[in-house]
Amino acid sequence: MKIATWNVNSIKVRLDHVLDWLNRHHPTVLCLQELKCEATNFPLEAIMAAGYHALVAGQKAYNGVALLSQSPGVDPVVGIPGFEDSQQRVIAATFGEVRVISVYCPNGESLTSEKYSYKLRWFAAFRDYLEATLSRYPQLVVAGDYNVAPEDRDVYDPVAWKGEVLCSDPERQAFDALLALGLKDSFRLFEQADQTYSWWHYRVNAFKRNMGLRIDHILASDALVQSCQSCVIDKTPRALERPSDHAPVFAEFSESSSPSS
DNA sequence: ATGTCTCCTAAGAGGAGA
Repeated sequence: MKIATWNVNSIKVRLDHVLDWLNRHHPTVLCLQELKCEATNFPLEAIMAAGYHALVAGQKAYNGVALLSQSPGVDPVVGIPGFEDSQQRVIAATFGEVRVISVYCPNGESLTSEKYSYKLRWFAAFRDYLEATLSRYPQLVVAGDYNVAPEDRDVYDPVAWKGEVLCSDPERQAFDALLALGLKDSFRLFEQADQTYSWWHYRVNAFKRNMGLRIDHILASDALVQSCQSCVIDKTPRALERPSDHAPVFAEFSESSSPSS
């Protein structure tokens, strides 16, 4: 089972990149973020023609998440139940034995912004949602754009970024609080090259200079960790014409060792 | 290095968001 995540920064603009990537890598589930379109405008026919089902939570212009999958998802849930939010950031469904959540965490803008306090409130609600989800679905994967670089080694210039949004202590603590529920950052289960990032600013030639941050993550519950075979960031699509500012991340899980039933 | 990309409104460029 291969589970991937990709912030596409507009599914309309990035459709060809996504179709090409599906065709190349055949993920079991691809979690998308920043669709930037309403569900009715989602390019469902093209996705289905590529052999994928889609569950979509969209809105006009901003945010928006989806789950693309080879088999239809079961028991979909949109948003964080009990947390009023007009922004479409979360969608969950079950694939086989595994619950998968596609998530687009708030950016926060800056430490003094109202968006930053919203980000921290949102993370607290998301933590509670994951706690409840884990008790019902021990085999859980939470994949998406977290807008948090968890450690200094996830930042190209940690001195310059110290305390800045995406790297501040409260954000890192909010991220660590998710891990404390019994989730692991699958990327760190394996040896990785230094200075591997998932996001590079569009400006200043940041990608070519590898001025990046690792803010896109695939968290796996403790019940799934032993079956995780790999976690890789694919920088290839970031080098294409008209790229998203994010690269896809994907993790592979073996099917065998599920202790269910 | 107020730089880049994508969306919106609204009929031009400018603002929001990232």
